[in-house]
Amino acid sequence: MAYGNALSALADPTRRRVFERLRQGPRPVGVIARGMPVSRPAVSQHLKALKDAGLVADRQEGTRRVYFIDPHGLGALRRWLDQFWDEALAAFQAEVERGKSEQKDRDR
Amino acid sequence: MAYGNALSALADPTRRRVFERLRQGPRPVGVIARGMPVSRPAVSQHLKALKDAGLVADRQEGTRRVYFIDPHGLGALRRWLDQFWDEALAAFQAEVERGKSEQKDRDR
DNA sequence: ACAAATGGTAAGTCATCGCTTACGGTAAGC
DNA sequence: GCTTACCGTAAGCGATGACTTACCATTTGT
Repeated sequence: MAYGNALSALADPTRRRVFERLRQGPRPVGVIARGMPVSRPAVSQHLKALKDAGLVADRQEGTRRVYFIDPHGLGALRRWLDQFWDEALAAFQAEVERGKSEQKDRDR
Repeated sequence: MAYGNALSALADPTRRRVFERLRQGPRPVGVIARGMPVSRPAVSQHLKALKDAGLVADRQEGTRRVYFIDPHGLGALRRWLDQFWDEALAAFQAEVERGKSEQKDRDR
């Protein structure tokens, strides 16, 4: 249930914004925090949560710490979602058909 | 940002369990609640949250209310994730290459 | 008409979580 | 070596959220 951690990590809007910031490439903490509505320590805490969920990884670079997206967490989430998707779509189609036949029943 | 609602809705483990229960097909509230570690009103509240996120829909059937998975919410989430995935993977590969060249630097 | 079944909603409680300020620790520059 | 830059962590606070019990509305069956 690795996807569970990823889901709860991405649930928070600010944390998601931190995560989406890394889409443009690796960034040190200070740069990520700049332009954010919260303080730098808050961003650090978000990055820790994202890292625990396997969504980001980091490397040391002198005095700064560069974060980047780790596909492991996203991959687990994607697999779960894809697996879900087919069943969900089929079940929904069946539900739509059920609705149509009920409509016909009213016409009789 | 419809995917945001879906993410926060699926973040809670109990709510996710409710959602995954509907994978096997449409179910009335009472049936969903049976075997759950929480009370029936709690399940009702979870279903409301899932509905607001576009993840489930419901139909009236006599005195009971049958819930089933609505692909709208999952679809939005999937699109966002797929879009993210390609960029993330490419960026990570670049990061791996960067690490390798650094390893070479140490060999020199 | 009345009783039973089903489930949505209100109010209140308790834990969790996101944020801030304050502090400590490490690496680079003079 | 001393200062400066950068960042993680601790402590404390306020808000959000998940749960329970109690209650009410609607539909079915007798």
